[in-house]
Amino acid sequence: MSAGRADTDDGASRAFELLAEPVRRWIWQQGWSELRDVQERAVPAILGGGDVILAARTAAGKTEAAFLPLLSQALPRLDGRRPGFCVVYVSPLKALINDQFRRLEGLLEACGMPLHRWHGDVSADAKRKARERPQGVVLITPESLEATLVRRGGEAARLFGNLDAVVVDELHAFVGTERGRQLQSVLSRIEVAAGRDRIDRIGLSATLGDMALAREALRPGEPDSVRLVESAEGGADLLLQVRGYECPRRPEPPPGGGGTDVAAVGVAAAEPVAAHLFEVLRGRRNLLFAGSRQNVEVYTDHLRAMSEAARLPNEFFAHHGNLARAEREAVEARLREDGRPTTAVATTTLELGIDIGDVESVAQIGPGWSVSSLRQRLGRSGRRRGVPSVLRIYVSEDAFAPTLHPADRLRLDVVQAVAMIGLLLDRWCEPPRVGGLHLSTLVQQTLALIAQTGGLRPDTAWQVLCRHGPFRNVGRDLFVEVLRAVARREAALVEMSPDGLLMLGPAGERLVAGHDFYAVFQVDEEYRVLAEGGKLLGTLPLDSTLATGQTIIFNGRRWRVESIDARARALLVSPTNAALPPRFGGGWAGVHDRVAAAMRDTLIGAGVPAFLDAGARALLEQARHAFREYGLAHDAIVAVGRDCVIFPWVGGPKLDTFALALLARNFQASPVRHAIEVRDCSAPGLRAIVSELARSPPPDGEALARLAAKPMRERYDPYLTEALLARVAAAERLEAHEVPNVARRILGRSA
DNA sequence: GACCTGCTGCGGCCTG
Repeated sequence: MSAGRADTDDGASRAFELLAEPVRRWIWQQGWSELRDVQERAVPAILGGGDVILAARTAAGKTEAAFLPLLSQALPRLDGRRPGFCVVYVSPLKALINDQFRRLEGLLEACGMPLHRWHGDVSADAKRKARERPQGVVLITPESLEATLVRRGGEAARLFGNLDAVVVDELHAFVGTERGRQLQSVLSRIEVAAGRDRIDRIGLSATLGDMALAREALRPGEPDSVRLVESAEGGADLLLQVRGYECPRRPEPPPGGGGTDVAAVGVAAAEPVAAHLFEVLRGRRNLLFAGSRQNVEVYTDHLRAMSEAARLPNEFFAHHGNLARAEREAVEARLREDGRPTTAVATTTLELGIDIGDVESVAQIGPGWSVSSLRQRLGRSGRRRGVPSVLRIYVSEDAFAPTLHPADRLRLDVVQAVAMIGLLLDRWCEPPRVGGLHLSTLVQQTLALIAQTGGLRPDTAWQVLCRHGPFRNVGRDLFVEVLRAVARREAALVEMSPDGLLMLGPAGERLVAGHDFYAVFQVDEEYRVLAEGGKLLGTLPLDSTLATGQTIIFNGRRWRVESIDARARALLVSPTNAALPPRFGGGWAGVHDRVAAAMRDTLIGAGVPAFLDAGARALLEQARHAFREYGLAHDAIVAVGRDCVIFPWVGGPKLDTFALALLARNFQASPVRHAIEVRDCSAPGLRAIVSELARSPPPDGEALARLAAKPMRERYDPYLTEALLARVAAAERLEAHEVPNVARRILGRSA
């Protein structure tokens, strides 16, 4: 079954021979006839010591691949061992810790070693017992590790001084994120506190797009020391289909406001899709990724009503982040243990490795957000040998009309789905965006380190966090600037003691004492959107790049952003007229450059993929027709009345940056899906400026960043200065150096 | 035109 097995001449597994006796006995008891591929190869790699990444598809047995050798290593030293855990396993999800606890219980028992669960839902009593007699394996979240260091910094050496290894599950979920940076820092602080040069790290993942980045994430600064065990096993056949639907145009909102009932329109558009879903999913075990919480509710309700109408027991259940934990766990348990047909209708909640067993098919509404999420979703089906993975993507576009927005006439959802599947089949997925400064998390880590140690010299803090820790792109000068910012009277997070030690200031004391200090990621931050006279229109997520002068679409109408109060988190807007028809939404996270390029190739090409149904084929044909009609192969600028739309076919950050560069030249430019809208300008005038941008040196990224709102997007950003926030934004979210190249791309098609 | 993740210590009350 397993390709690439490292068998010895007599057929016995070499890896098996390397394992300790109790571990081998446990394997026999499981009735396993052989080790899986990733296990066979992980055993010698891990027993050899050092850092290792285990990359293998979901359900390939990665957890055992890490623990069989780690426990074998720990067993002989069990007698007379000093206190301290042998292995710390870190997971991004509490639910995953609970799954792994169930899975590892028997193995640990067979080895006569304790297994501890440690997260916010575990009783304080169980955690106290684990702390008092630290032995065996502990399954923990990054936040609980942080809390242990902050509250009991003095015990770190006793708890973690004898660790053989740290296992990081779902490594990809941490790469490039604030939370990942925190975990890197916590692991490095543990090494320092334990007086250990390094403690081996084992990273587990199914979806790593770029192994060089994954290595750097596991051991910052020393990626070459991380060995890679990539499993050859897996790769079920894939049956896939993109289904296209044309839906009646959304009604225009009545003049004078009031808005449209978006949910009702959504329900109407969902009907033909729901009918097909009901037909193919009923009676089986499936996952349906609906894209948004509202869509999850709409589709679950539809499918449930259809079951009732057909006098069948309901088998469709919702699963998203706003549902109570017990409701979600009931759906997971039904998928995992219950033989009855079940479809979970979910957001991204079921993408990570929570154990729900194998499903027969995966369906998705819309093209989704990324190729890596597509790959993650696909890994949920086709796990049994000889059974293919089944994926259906449903895409709805507005019914054709000559007045449609150019972006709608280009049928971008269908085109994006086709482009993404092409990249998926090429085995590509988005690398994480790394290289961020993560100053928000640096603020939190500085406070945590002060609390853990009781105070330290600024240079020691820099050595621990930056020079030898994960904030390697923060030099001494920048660290001093951050310290000055958080020591300001209005921040008061830190202060200097008379003997030159960094101490917590009054506000810092309060923050560290708070229950919500341990998590570094931002939650539920939104702008209030205010019209003239202070009338509240609603709220808008903070993660859309907005600048004064740009146009947003809200409550079915277009608005000009008049002013932005980042600290009060408020947008002041006024109604604006537009030649372009209104479309809902405004925020657009953007795709990767390579997806945008693949979309352009799809529009230029003539081939029709076999996985398109008749509806999707028709939509692709319309899209290619519109692409030719606009002359987009030669000219990236389309004039619409008094406005223009630019299609540069670049990813989100370049699109945002280029819109800001135009805004800096007094154009009213706003990024929209895959395009930039520019109000009140002529195509020749716009072309002249783009050509100037192509000839000029790149604009200053920090100056562009200052034009955009939302500098306060991360948790500790409010304590930083405007200058530091612009530096973070320029480094993490903009690509100013690419502006001349993007301009040339636009003009290249004008030539 | 998204979505998701996480959390201590202590005082006071109740039950066996």
